[in-house]
Amino acid sequence: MASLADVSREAGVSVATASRVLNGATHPVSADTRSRVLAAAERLGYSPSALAQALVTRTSRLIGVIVSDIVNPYFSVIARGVDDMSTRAGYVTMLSNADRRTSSEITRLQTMRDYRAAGVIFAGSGYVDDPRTPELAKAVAAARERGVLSISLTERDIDCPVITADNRAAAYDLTDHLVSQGHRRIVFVEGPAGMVATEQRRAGFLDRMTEAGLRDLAECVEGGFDFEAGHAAALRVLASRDLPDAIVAANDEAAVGALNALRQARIDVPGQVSVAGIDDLPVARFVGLTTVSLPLYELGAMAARRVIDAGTAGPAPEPGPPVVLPHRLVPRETTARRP
Amino acid sequence: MASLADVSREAGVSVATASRVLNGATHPVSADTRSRVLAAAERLGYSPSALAQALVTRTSRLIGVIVSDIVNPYFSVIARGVDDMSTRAGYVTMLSNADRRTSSEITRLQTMRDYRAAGVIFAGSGYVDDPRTPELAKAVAAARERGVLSISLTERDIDCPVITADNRAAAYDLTDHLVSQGHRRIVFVEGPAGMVATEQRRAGFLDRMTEAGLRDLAECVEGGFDFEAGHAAALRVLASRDLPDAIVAANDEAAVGALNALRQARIDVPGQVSVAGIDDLPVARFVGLTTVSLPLYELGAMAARRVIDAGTAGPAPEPGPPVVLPHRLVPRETTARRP
DNA sequence: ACGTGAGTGGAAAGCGTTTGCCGTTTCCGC
DNA sequence: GCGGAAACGGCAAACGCTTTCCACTCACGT
Repeated sequence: MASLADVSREAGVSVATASRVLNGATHPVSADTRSRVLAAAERLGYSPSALAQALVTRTSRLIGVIVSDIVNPYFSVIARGVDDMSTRAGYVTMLSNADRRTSSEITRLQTMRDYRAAGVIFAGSGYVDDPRTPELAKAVAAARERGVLSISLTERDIDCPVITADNRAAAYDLTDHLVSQGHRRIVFVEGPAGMVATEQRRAGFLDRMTEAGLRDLAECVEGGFDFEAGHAAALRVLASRDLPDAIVAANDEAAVGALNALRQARIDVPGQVSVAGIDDLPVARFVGLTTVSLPLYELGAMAARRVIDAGTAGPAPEPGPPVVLPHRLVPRETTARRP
Repeated sequence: MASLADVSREAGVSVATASRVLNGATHPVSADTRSRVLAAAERLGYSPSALAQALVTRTSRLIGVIVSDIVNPYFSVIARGVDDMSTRAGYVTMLSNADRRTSSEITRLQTMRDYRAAGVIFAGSGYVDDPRTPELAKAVAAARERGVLSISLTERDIDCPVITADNRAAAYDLTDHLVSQGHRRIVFVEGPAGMVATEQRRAGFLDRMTEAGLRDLAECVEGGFDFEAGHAAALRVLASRDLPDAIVAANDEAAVGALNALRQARIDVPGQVSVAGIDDLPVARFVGLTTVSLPLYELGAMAARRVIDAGTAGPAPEPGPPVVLPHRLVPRETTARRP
């Protein structure tokens, strides 16, 4: 557990000098001294205390990411993006699950702030008219004062950079695909009530349907972002009337749930009904689900990159318009041209 | 960004006193002083620098978890267990992906050690005869010297507490289920070559088959832990000879892959062939896969708990035998009695 | 000879805590 | 009333680093 003092003693120099050679300061150091210090550090197996460094420099190489639930692949892909970028730059990732509770997001942010994280990335979508958002916004501002840069991966009423995907456009493009395949009666399985992402995706669906003059044939049913919700929604669709041409779920997991319900009911997909989702999670590939690929990994990576850059390049021009990363339609086997 | 000094000034006491009231030290403080400090802290919105605290106490409230890939549900469930427990105790989780590279595990451990993490949890299984394991062991020892407690979730040649599940028994029990359903010709789709978990699961399978006098009908085929591997393996099984009674995959993901291949080939599961996996990941429930539920969440939670307890209860009796958490057979719809 | 300045190295001031060690009081028991 | 122990509060020393400021040594030009 050699400290810098140990190294400097071993090398016969002051801690100042040791520090300078060990972290490439601008201050000149003779080649001889330098190598003596390096040798001493090597001999002692020295590695600096990140804590002490962080304390004195008032910023750490810690990057926090606050997700709703890391078990949800949507978030784990984002987290992976963050971690890959962090690791590459010598940072380490702090992870926290907030279970979609804004209050938890606040607490976690504060904890990370107390560790002087260089940045905190908010991966979860917020709620529409969430009464707690102002509180979060205040916490974000307070954190910024301590030097932690917050970044949101969805648009929220927080004053911080946004790096995001276009949910509305994703749903729009997906719907467009279905429409262009000749489908007319399409039901949309909504996401969890009140979430911003839910609204956006629904809007994209409705917009395209309206443009296609199919507004009357468009139907939105209650759903959720999980398997069960999609399953239940499909069951309800099955029970209520004759089959629609297609079912668009608010995300892949719900789509897979719907798919299962349909297949259990011996409905041929895509023969009788087409099914599609949004996100392009790993599971979508497994089941051949048509979906829209969202740049989840890239979102995480880019957010981390931004935090890192802000650290090295000084307090950058913070605000700036939201960065929107491109999505991409991925047609697979659960959709087909309408007979 | 009020510091303790600010609080003490505001309250008209020394930082020592302020510190004492703010962290319930044993040192007595008058009620009056106490409330003055508390009020000052409140007024200033004080919150301690976790860094400074960690620096002086030589231990942080940071718990690291090193996984192979957080996108893999096996690991994200473990991470979730860790984080839930950590959060509850006021700790924060550091996450790192090592992609099964022992060298990465070493680097990540060192980084976490430099932050004086209270503990680091190794979630990934090691390789048989991995030449780098001794290096890892050394790093673990070095970390322990700095006060960081390592815990492994699989048996490895590292000197640290082990909290694990019994892979061999899990495979054994699963095979037993199949055997008791009358299946005789069973093929086992192995995990990635060289991994300890792979060996253990294969052994469990083989043990039960041997006991049942079915050793000759048992067949192990190359596979992997992912969808594609299971898919490919099933294809090979399909091509080579007449159908086996059942296919046991080394894990759920591979099982789902196999399942897909079978269904695409119009093989009825479980009518003609039974299929089962190990892990009980969320996806298993989706597809109704018979599997063995491993206490992944609990493993993570218990490991975190142990780290936390070690912190409060002093350097506990480290060694102790491996703790083995129970698994549970979960029969679902992909297995059935042999016709 | 003598200022000048680049090249080098060190002393020391923090960063924000915790805590051991000491003074004061204050309070009891006798 | 007196001795001694609590009770209470402060000083200051760490913890391990970064960085400012200063001092010194040489070449160098004049």
